[in-house]
Amino acid sequence: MLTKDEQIRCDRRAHMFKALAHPIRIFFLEKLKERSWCVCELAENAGIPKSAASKHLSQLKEAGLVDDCKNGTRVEYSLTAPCVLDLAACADGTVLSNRRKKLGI
Amino acid sequence: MLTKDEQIRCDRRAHMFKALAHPIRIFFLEKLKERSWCVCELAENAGIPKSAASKHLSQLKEAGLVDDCKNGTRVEYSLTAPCVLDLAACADGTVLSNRRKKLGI
DNA sequence: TATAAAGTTTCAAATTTAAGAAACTTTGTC
DNA sequence: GACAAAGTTTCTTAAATTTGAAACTTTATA
Repeated sequence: MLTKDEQIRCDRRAHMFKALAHPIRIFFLEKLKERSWCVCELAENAGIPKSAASKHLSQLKEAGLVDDCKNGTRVEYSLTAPCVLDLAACADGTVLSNRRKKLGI
Repeated sequence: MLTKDEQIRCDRRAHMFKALAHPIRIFFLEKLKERSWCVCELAENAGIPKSAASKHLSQLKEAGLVDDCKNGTRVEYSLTAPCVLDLAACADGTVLSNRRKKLGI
């Protein structure tokens, strides 16, 4: 059976991955790799209302993946863990090549 | 706006992270880092019914993170992308230390 | 002060996901 | 053939997510 520590660690990691489990949030993180952006810019780039963008960003913030900084009426979001995206690229590559190998492509 | 390619890439990555976004599935992947296990062993270790374990494993398989191999009445699952878990550990560490820094712990 | 811009929060509706139980397959053994 | 073990699938219910619209804050400016 799982120990208490194992359970806590699995919960924490699953929680982090849940924050990453949405295309819009992946897109935001990739944009934030370039530089900081405010909510309205990200919303426009993604083609979604700013209320939705705000909610996605607050999920990323809650997970510790981004940080925010007020600047006038704007709120600038920035990446706190760039390695997470390198992870995404690497994992994506590995998984993709596995699937291709399997499908014989 | 997002290009079609960006959209596809974001969808694919989000899909992979969705497969990782459950504590049981993280636990299974960590167990599979040791060696292959069959469904009933994983189910028992996690303390869940085998039908649930089977469903979680098929999600991991569909995402290309594990592979299966029939052996008598058993189905052995194995890890296809061990790097995903190393990266999980790394990201987890980074995010954790960010949050600690922020909370001043 | 009045107005506009940027963000957040709230609300209800729609969609997705997870869970357990039961039925069903397949494989191996008596 | 009968039976048991291991897995998968199906079904229903419960819970969590996502969505857009609208209301509401806060800050800057005419």
